[in-house]
Amino acid sequence: MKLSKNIINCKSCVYRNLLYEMLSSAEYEKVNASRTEIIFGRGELIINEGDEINDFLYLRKGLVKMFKTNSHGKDHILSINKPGDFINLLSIFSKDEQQYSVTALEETHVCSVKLSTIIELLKGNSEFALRVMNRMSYIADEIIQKRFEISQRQVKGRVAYMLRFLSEQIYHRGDFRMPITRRELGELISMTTENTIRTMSEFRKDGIIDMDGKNIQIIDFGRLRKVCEMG
Amino acid sequence: MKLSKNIINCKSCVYRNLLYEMLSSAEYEKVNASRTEIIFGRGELIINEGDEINDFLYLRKGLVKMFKTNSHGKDHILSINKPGDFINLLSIFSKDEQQYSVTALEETHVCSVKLSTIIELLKGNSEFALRVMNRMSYIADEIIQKRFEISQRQVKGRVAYMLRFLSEQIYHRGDFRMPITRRELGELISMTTENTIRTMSEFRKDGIIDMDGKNIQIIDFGRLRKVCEMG
DNA sequence: GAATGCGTATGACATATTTCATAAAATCAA
DNA sequence: TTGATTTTATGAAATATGTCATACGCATTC
Repeated sequence: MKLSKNIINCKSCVYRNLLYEMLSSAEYEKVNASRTEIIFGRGELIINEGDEINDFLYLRKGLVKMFKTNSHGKDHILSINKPGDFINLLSIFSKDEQQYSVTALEETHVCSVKLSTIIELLKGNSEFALRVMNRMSYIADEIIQKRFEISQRQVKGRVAYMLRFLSEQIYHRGDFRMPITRRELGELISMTTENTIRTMSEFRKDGIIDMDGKNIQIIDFGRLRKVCEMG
Repeated sequence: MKLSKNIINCKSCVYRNLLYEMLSSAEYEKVNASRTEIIFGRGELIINEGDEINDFLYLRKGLVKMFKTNSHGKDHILSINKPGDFINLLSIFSKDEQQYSVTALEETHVCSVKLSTIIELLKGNSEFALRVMNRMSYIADEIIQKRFEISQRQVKGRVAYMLRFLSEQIYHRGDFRMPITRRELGELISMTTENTIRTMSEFRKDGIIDMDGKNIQIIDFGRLRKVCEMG
């Protein structure tokens, strides 16, 4: 973890329109002044469940997993997050402590703005407040919707669903490098590592995907979709 | 469904502190003027997924289930909600249509305030906006946390978890009348009706609970807790 | 280079869960 | 009240999933 040497001004940030587009120049300056950009290497812990919440965080670059560790020490991944996502927005306004842990899956740049600054802006700019609510609403819906989709499928459908998610929503292409291990994939869709591996092998034998380690290529989109829909 | 004949003023509502405590008298009046209280009988649909969102809704009395119907026509219950809960707060600020359906499990009183009134107040009162964010954050966390707890357990643990939830968080007592059928309980914890029934029969045989139809009495809290914790 | 740990892989077996069949009890509508 | 429908109930068989054992390749460390 280190501070970025190449800090971009929020005004020129591609994610500006997600949140900050309705701020005045003076307000922008407040955000910028209170902001740091931090770089995390692959595997580094960005947020630890239970940490005090002092900052508002969002992803500028990279990929992370958001997870919780249960009382038996087993991790469960709630979601994979990509640039533009706000990685602690859901907890910020009702909890003092982080409710989920977050780890970088690849080199990840996180923008951090003091929570007190954000709250000050919220109080003074209702358009900004409405935008923050919009993002909260959107994020909550996304997570709940995904858990809903996962919970009604069985293993093959779950693996197919996640492969489609990675291909269609993260990488926007049919071939990609898996950002997580098979174990983590299992933690994401609530199944064992062995079954996750087995199911992927089966997809390969059936000609639905091709694999070489972490490199995945989806060959038969139609059948992948069918397996995904059939549960 | 009918309008309440006995409308209470928000100022005297027991749930006032959840949301409205920081409104001025003039603002209160706006809420009151834009508000209707609607009574739904057991089984009546309060919100249908896909409906246009025009109102901000919350439960004053009763019990509801929030659910989604999947592409195969099977319902999945996301949560059981009780008085004081805001039953569409999560979707309100990012979607035009309801994302979930809601049905009354018993006679239920719903307060409905025009969304335009709420937004108007949000724009003029930042303390109110922060409180709404607080509630959104809290609701999202609750749902996600519960799905997390369910997903890491197997059938016995899931049933035990829900019995504890009903006993400890809804009825605050060891004996209660189940507000949902066994099929609905299954829809809530992602398992079949038969297994739900079987598991409850097993709990009875083991002396953990006693049952007579929908009447449930938890006899051995210690063992229920143990089953709940062991997955 | 050997030893270690981790991720991927696969088979065999044990267990969990669903499915299908059937039936009694409870609920609801006419 | 009757008759129809839903809910609760249980068993047996089929299927899905988890567990345990083992192996191999690869990177890291000593």
